[in-house]
Amino acid sequence: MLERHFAKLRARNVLSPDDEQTIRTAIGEYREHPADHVLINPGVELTHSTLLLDGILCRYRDLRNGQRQITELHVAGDFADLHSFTLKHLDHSIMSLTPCRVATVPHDRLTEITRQSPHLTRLYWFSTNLDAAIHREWEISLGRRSARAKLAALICELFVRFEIVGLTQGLSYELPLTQTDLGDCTGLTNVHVNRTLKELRDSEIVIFQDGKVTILDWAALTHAGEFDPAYLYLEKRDR
Amino acid sequence: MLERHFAKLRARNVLSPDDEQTIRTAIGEYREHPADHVLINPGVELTHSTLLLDGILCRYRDLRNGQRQITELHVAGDFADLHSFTLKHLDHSIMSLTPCRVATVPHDRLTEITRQSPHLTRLYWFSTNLDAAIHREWEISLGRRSARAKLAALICELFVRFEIVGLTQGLSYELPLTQTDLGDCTGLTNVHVNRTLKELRDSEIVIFQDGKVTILDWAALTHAGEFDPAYLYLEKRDR
DNA sequence: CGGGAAGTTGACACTCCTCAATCCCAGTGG
DNA sequence: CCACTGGGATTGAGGAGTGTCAACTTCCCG
Repeated sequence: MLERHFAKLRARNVLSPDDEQTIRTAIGEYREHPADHVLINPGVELTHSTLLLDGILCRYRDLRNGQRQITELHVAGDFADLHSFTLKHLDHSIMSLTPCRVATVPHDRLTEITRQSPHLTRLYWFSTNLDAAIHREWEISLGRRSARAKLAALICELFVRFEIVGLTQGLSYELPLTQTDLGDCTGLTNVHVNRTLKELRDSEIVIFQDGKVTILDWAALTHAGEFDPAYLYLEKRDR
Repeated sequence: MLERHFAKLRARNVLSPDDEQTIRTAIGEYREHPADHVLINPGVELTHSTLLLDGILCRYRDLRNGQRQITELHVAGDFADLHSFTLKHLDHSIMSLTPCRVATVPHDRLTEITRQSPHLTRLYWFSTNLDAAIHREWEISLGRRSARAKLAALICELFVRFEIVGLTQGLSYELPLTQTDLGDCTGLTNVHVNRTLKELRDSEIVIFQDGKVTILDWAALTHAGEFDPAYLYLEKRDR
């Protein structure tokens, strides 16, 4: 069950059997959620964090005029709200975009980890810093990139993140999101996402269809999105 | 020297005299930098973090076409790159926008803190999570807000952050940035920043002039920027 | 006195949004 | 078996917001 989480950690950190065991015992319970289900609301006091085992979650906020901005997507193996451990409540919502399986981790046990395991503490600290790095990359997309580059960059990022946890098949992966979801990630309207995806498809760079991404030309895609995976910190080392 | 840093921490955490003493002894050396000086380049291995004592720093990245996106501004009392402790190198640059005084904190001593002081560890972990919350808020601005709302939100955020460390005078504060800098924060051009600031000035909401912000109508400003300080986590509690 | 950086303003272009119609397809119920 | 429904995708036409380019001003500083 936790294999994808371990895979994610191992891609960046040295993970000892002891660490793994500590993580296993930190798990509270397992839960399932349907698609489009709000797991966490802003401002609500939280006593556990949520580890995503399968499916796609997102962090988002709704605006006054009804618009929505997704600030991060979560794939299997990610903690969706490890930051709630120190924040105690969130400034955004978390919802499922597909059916999801999750595990909960009580904050008490995380506190225990900060007392007993400095190494694992730094490793989870790193993990929240990685979320921040993803936020920064999205700021760059949102602030300065064209619609085409925004979508290309997003598709590249997700390819790499899915690959780490073994969820790619060759140059393609399942991405059962709507075009509106993609627009909420990139600050675009669903209409413009549609046009831009068509353009990427017509240029034979990438196809997004039937909830599946198929990359036809990785070099062209990374170039279009000005994608450099450095911000994903894919170096396995002691943290 | 560290008073502003302590003020920032105390606004959100319970800080014991012991904690303060530990922080004091963690400081390496003090340095000064002129304006427009790059302190940290992406990819360079880092062995210490930088605590800003005075001035304004920013995290930013340059794009292929020469554009720049600033992903966060740092005010006195902030760690500019506490995240480099677990990341080891950064995915972005850090530069001074004004002359700055900083203190360095060797990563060795932070490692020591994770071994000896679980409480202080959580507190600094919180601090990087706060940076991430600011990143999220900027994503929302960059993705979904109008030029007017973006600038209003930024001005609100900085007012609150400066106030915490005692750098406001009534409803105004020093902000010696150029309109191009503000554009790099908000994803706008300097020309459009200029027009939008004029509009905010003409509506008698806020004046940005001669490196100084003067808020004329706080209610109108927060409304224009859809500003809710929840993401700044201004509750003093045990973390 | 000259030069450069920052601010200001105008004219025009372009990206992306808005609104609206149509299509497609899976699920549902008669 | 098939009409009906609803969500998502697609396409077109026109408009709004922001960018681009360029000129000019102001001010500081050497």
